[in-house]
Amino acid sequence: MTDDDRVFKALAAPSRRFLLDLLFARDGRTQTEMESELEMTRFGVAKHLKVLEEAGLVVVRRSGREKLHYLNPVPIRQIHDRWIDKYTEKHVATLIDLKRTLEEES
Amino acid sequence: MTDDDRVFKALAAPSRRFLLDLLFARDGRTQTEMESELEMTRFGVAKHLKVLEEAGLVVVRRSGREKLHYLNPVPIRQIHDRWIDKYTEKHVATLIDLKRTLEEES
DNA sequence: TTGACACGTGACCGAATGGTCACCTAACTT
DNA sequence: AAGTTAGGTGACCATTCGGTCACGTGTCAA
Repeated sequence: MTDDDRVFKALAAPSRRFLLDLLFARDGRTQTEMESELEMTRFGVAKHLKVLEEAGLVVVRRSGREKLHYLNPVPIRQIHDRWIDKYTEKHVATLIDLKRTLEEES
Repeated sequence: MTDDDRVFKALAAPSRRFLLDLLFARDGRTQTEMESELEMTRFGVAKHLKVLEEAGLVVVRRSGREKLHYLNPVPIRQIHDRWIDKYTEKHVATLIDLKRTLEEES
């Protein structure tokens, strides 16, 4: 399994994306803290966090018996750079801002 | 199935990422043209292109009996924006440039 | 109009995936 | 020391997924 395969496979599950959302909102959470946010047993959460960690999307820091989780934005940015070049980036960013503005007005 | 689920599922398969790579290198290809680049029957390629199209990652234009495929960068950018805020973006971009520079020197 | 060509559909199969559970280790608390 | 808390492991099962195949539709060229 290649590195990028691990990243994309990790992102393929809604539960794992939700975990990333949680960490994006606030970093440094423990597994137990995140368990309460998912409708799933702790085993499921543990499994998902392991997949995210092995993909490098989440990095961990041990503190006693706790394991603190942090979001790593680097792989996400690399996905972006794979299919969006510098030139296109400007146009797309503008387009999305415009779309957001229109949606807010309606 | 939600929109974003379709996008991430579409990106989860290596064959489909390869198809996006082909379209990133050069847009407007037909299905038949791309078949020769994959070690797979045309049915597989057709199926993958359909998944990419339904995810909005690829948009098509019909021309007679041919179907021309174009890469749509918008969903990719939205992935980026979901987990990378404006502030972090600068740091990450710098970090990746630095990493690339170091790898080129070695 | 006949045949070749580009593409679509639905069924099918082996492999991988999401989630659960029984059981386990390590660290903190009192 | 004993109980509690945070987390890890390997087996298991239902479902999904990647890829193939037989067959069908519409378009172009001679």
